[in-house]
Amino acid sequence: MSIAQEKDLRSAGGSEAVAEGQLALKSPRERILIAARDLFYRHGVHAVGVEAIAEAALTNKMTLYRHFKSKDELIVTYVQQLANEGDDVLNRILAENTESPQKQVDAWVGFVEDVLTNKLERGCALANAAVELDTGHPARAVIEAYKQRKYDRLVGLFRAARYRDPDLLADEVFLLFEGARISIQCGGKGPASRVVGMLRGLLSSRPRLVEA
Amino acid sequence: MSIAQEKDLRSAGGSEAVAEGQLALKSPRERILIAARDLFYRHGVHAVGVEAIAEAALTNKMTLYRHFKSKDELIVTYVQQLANEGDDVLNRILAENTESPQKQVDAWVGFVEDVLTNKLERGCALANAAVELDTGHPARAVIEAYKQRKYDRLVGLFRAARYRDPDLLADEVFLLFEGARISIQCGGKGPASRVVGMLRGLLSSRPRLVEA
DNA sequence: GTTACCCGGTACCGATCGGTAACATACAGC
DNA sequence: GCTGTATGTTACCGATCGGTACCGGGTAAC
Repeated sequence: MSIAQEKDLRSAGGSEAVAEGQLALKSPRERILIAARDLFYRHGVHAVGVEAIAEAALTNKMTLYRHFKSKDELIVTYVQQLANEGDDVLNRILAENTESPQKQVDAWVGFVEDVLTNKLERGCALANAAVELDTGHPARAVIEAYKQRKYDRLVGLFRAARYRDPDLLADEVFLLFEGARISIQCGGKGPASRVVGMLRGLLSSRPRLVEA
Repeated sequence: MSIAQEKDLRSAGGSEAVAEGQLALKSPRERILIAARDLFYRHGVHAVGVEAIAEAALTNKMTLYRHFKSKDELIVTYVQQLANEGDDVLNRILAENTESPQKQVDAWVGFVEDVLTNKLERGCALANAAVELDTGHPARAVIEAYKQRKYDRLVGLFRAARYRDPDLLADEVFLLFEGARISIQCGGKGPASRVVGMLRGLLSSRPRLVEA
């Protein structure tokens, strides 16, 4: 119930946040964002203090406040970074499978499988942050915009793959994915572990506008 | 970003946690649990201090600590209470629709609809708590047991309704429901608002062992 | 060399955190 | 009456919270 033991990355043992090698040669700002990302995700934005972040980043609180004018701004940057990387992942999946939209769909399902079988998975970091943040927090707008964007891109992908009712299909796929991620940390590993098979069955049995 | 304004239930305006009438004539322990439930759900277990809970319960910190030996124990009781009520709701739905398992299924979907259209919905309180709590927290075991129980009972319900592959169906329904609840607070209201229709379609089109 | 800038270290601020000691009050049972 | 129990009130504890002032050292530009 305390994270005091892992404040120092140089401490022995395998429980430190991120390998020290990842932090070397990087700017303080980058180190802070790496540390914040790890600690925020593992313990939640409210359970982690700025001092713990600074020490995990091998720096101190003053340097942190030179780059972020408040903890809330650091949270917004953390969330913004996650959203950007989420967009980038989808961009890469689409760019690497330009042969056909179906290939893109398959590649995306493979990505979903990777995410859900990751042993460190503790749910969607953005959804977790949204749970902890009050409705008025500026980071909420970033999260909501990202989720909306993700849903819209799923619809577009399914439309390109010529599925009938692409938005209904996107609804299902989107909710199944989100449900699986939140269920993982609620112990309901059973349902979540079978979601990839469900997605594949769903996507292969759905009617298309044209058949192969 | 502060909840200081609503510490006092007697303050004017409509933003107070629970109506004062609900608290009158109840024991301090009950009032504390009512207040904790409201504040924990609205702001998260880490964002609410024990003093705020005590004041919202029209009592004080000492009385709180006479009934709960720590904040963590209060959190466990809060979670336990939610789990018990979740069980009771399902019990009631089943007991009120003994004519046929299909009636029970329909009634459960109606309940899901009520939950998802509640304007105050901020996701599943148990899932939200799990997001905020570290893996070792005693409340986690309560949450995980409840979610497992809920899934198992869904399987049993679908089996009684003579669906083919009741556990696969329960997987889908469970994850869709969980996904919808978490998506509501991420702004993805679109997918969540259509999940009830999806559930009804899913449950009516699934193959049965016997047809009517 | 000097200037300017970035960073690390320390000490500190007021506020709040979870939790407790001590005392006063009210009310039950008998 | 008295006594015991439950509650309310106040003040307080050490620790930590988010955030800042100040100083000193390293380093690159010129």
